[in-house]
Amino acid sequence: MSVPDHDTEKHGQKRKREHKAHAGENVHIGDGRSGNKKSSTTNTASAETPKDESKARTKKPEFKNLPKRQRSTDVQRNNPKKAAFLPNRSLAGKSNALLQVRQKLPIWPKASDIRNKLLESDVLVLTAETGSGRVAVTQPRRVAAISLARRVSDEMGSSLGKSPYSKVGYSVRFDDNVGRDNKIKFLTEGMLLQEMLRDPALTEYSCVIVDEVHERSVNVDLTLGFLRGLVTGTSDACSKRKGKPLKVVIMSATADTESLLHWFKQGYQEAKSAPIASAPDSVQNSDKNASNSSRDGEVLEANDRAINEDDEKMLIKVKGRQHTVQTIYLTQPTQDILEAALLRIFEIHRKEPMPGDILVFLTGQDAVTDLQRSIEETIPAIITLDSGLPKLQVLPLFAALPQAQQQLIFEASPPNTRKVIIATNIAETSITVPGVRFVIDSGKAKIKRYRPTIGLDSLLVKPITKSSAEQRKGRAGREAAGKCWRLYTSKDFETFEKDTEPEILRTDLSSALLTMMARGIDDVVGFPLLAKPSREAMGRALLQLYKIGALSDDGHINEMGHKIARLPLTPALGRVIIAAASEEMDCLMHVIDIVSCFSVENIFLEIKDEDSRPEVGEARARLSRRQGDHLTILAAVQGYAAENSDRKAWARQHMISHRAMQNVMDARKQICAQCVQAKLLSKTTLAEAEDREIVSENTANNILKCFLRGFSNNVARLVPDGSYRTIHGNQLVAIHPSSGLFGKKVEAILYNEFVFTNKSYARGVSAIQLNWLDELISSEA
DNA sequence: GAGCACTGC
Repeated sequence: MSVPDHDTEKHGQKRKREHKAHAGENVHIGDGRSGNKKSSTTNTASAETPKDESKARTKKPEFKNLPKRQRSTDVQRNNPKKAAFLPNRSLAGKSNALLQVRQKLPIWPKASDIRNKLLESDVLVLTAETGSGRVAVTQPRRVAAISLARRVSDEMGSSLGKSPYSKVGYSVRFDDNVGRDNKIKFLTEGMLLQEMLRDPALTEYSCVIVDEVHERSVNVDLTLGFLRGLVTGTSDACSKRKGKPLKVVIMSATADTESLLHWFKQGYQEAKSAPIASAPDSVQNSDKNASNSSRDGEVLEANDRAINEDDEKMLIKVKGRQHTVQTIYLTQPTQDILEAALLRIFEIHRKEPMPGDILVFLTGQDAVTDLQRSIEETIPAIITLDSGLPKLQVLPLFAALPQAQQQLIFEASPPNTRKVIIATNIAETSITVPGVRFVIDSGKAKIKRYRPTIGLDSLLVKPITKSSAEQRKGRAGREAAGKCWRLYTSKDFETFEKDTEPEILRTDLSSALLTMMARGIDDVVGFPLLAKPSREAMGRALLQLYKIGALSDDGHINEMGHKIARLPLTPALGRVIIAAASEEMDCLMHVIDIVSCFSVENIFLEIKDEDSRPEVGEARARLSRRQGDHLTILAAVQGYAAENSDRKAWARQHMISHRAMQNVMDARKQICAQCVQAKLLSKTTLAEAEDREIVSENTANNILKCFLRGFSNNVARLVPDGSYRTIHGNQLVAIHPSSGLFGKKVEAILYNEFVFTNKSYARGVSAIQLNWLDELISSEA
């Protein structure tokens, strides 16, 4: 769910870089928007940075002396005289203006209902259709957490973040803007899970609101599992809350509310049969049991109440505020989606009124560019037939599209022009395209699925789900009534699955299992999950964790596992970091550079034939390393980091994504900081690391040997017919054409990913020596 | 000869 209209423009990755700018802007929101900082004595309290705090307070003793509750904007609304010397008149005005908007939201009449139900029950499932506004705490994406925090902060007449008296803050990766006085903290699910490492009982919170549950990311499923344990009293961590109750609100656009409730009730039922959480093998046993038994009666009573509670008392439904969208199906199925889309686009263009842009959902980048070409080729013929038609502007939209081109969809089109946006799934959740009244839905999307038996991801075109189809259709009704053409029959629609399969059922579980174990879950198989992965997938992940040394022989997490879990990386990449920090390998700074790249999007931009300048080819060639992609990436990061005058120009010159590189730099800084904290890296090494020497042959080998530690499954050897086959499983793999080793024959390869698209590809590939594998085995023995 | 979309103190 999201806040209405203008604030819901989740611009996706393009806004990543703006976080800091926005955070800064919001610290100064009071004076920035009113434009009268000097003349006003009333707006400084929240406008000052923390170092000016004392100054701000001495200026306004009358404010400081007010009872804290009266500093709220309610006072400003109810008592204009007092409001005169309260901070941020502009914020109050903004809050008042927003209040009128809020009162029109579909959720507004339900406010007291929500409060009452929360008094009666500790669990509340709230379902609301997209378009009804509400407050949330956890969000699946960073941009959403930040923009919602800003919006709610405005509604409350507060400033945002760290400044004194701010009621709202947010915490996302690379950007922590949480103040001591914050009453509401917006954060990503990943961040909440990360907080649970040091505070598994979430003692900081009395209420956790989980938004966008219908998206069913791995992180949301894990979050719900931990919350169920805390709220029913089955979690070992419960005693740490010292009887402080926890309220949980679950918000979802489409999730199956009955099964959500049933799952929570099942937790209460289990808690009833085993009220005291299983004793951990720690020294805190006695202390824990004491505080637990003191709560037994209370917990049991609450659990009984929850089990017997009428479902209706734990559930609220809010009607949406979408405009109506008419659905039009094909009467006959089509074999050629692109042809069908092309016909529909021109039909809409001829028959439907202006304004009204068209949004087309296709499967991938190829299909998007193909359709774009077809439209542009067809335009001249259409204009010859009807010269009076408005113009058509075709805009592609997919994640890998450069920043500036993605931005075009937000710009006003020239007069008398209709936009046609041809998009992948990015427009379904991540980016809201404005101005759309007509949607064309291919009914297909690419879905990534992990195959545990062969340790391979596949990325294949599949029919979408009913909820996905509804989401796509809804994109036509955000601003006015619209129409949605589905390029499939209504009979086809009925064959679609209801909801998209939860990510946890189609992903490598090693990261999720390590997340559980590091937060005190001994029995990962018994951990409450809304969807249970197969035993095979669990087994494969446990074996994988054992192979990298994160588990001891008895299957419990060991010290290495705890170290790996603290790093914001996959377990495999975390293991590589640990290996690189060893005295023997001694290449941590280099490895951090490479790992940082693997943890963000592709840094290399595609060099297109038509615009390729010879100097770009040469610049790229200078970065290229014969050992393969790992060392080439290292050369790119080092080259970028060493550029002190104009990194953007350097990136352009090498056809490397400046935005991706900024993310790499952020990740690198974060990983370095964590390595210092984990004592894997000394501060002096970190400080000296800026003068990077040329990577010697020996260091290069050590770097690859470190990667072998985390990726020993991802090795293939050259076989006599010239192809590569994996060491484990003898699977055929081809080197991906994006790799520097594409077309080369070496003894053996080590790769970062193994993905099946139209065949099995290894991506992020380097050459290794087979005898390194023997070294690896003997050093482990 | 090729890249659905997210995310992490």
